[in-house]
Amino acid sequence: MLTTGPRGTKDILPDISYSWRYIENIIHELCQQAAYQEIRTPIFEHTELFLRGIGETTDIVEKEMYTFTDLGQRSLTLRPENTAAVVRSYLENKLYATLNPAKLYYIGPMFRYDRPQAGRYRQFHQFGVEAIGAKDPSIDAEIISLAIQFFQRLGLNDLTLQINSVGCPVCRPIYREKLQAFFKDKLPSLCKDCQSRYERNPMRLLDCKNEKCQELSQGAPHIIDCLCEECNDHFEKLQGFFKAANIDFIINKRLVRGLDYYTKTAFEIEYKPLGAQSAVCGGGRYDGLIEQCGGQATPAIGFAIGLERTFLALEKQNLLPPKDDSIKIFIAPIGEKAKEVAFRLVYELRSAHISAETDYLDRSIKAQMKSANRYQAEYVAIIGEDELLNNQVMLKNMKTSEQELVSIDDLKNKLVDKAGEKKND
RNA sequence: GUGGCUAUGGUGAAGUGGUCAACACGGCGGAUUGUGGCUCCGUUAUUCGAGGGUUCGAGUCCCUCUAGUCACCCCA
Repeated sequence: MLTTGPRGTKDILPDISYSWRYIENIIHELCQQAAYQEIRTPIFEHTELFLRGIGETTDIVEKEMYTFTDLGQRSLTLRPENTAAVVRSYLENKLYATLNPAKLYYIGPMFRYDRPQAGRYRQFHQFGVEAIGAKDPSIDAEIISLAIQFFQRLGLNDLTLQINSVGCPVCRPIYREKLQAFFKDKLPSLCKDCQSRYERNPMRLLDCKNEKCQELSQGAPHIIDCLCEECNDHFEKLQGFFKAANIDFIINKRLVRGLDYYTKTAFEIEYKPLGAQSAVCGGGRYDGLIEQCGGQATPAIGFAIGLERTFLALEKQNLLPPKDDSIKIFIAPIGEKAKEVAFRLVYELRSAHISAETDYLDRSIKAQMKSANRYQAEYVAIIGEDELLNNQVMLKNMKTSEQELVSIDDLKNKLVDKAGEKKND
């Protein structure tokens, strides 16, 4: 127990943490270029926020939240997603006063009590983007294109963009009734899950993977054919933007989202080779959420990308950049006295922003050379008795094996010069 | 939450109930005096996910638990 992390969590070890930085850098750069600003909210919030924001009957809220009571008897919850929290912050800090639309993004851990499986963890990371304050389909198009550009920059191909519209408070209730009417007499033949969906969220009946249900749902009305004029117009215009920019998409009439707050545009980006957990990005418009959270009615849209899943896809396609830990110089002291000099040198070199490492295990010179090699050090500076006496080091170029005696005081400059010489070549 | 499969050292793994738990990689040490990458040599699991049981004897059979994995579900 003491030596095992909690179920569904994963350590990000040194052999992979550099790739996280790689992805994070791409995110920051992309968002900056698209005029999105980073927001960092707490990883826990009042439970109430998620109950109201995500929807009390959603799976996430019903059985996947890490909820606890703090010492002040507050019910808090580790965020299972971040849209509700961003909206909360938007309202609390009155961001509408300075940013309009507020274009925000975040990267961070989310928590859901789910059965772990490939691409599904209890603590996982999302990169998400939210644009609050604009209702025009052009911002829908921008948001979605941003997700696509993110994957493009990583070099990922074979992704499919699926879009749909889930309607609004005007057209959805009407559609819902139609749908229930359609399934009414089929109800006893549906699977158990679908029977409960019938009342709670009939739209989900359409994306059940059960064969029988699929069969029975043939011919069911699709929301997309029942949209009100406004929603229909929105959806048409969105497609127009994609066509104008040559962005491929598929209309998936059965696509619905699992969180209650979605309206109009819903979309998903899928990377099929991932298996059961193939959705790498999901998002949509949530025009009702801000009001639901106590603000003025404000339109908004956003998405979240699962970073662990993105990693799986990158690994599958061999797109992770090679790791580079190489250091400039390894200082190899021989003997106690030399260790002090080595320490001083390492300290000074690092102060000059030169990467330097030394030995801490009193290893033989031979072993130190080996370890310098493993660090892919460009140089090794050996400090033995003779060098010590003359205030010098034996500087060895690990590539050419050339050696020369260099005064300790000149070492720093020497390394800088050498870097310069290289550039001139 | 449900079902299937799996579980041996730092890693990849062999091991059909019975001598010291193969082998490979990695790590460490060495191949004469203070020098790496190649090669060679030595060394590296009182122990087989945890706990019970069957047996004269279990890594090998049974049960429980835990974890991983795949599918359902859900979603990113």
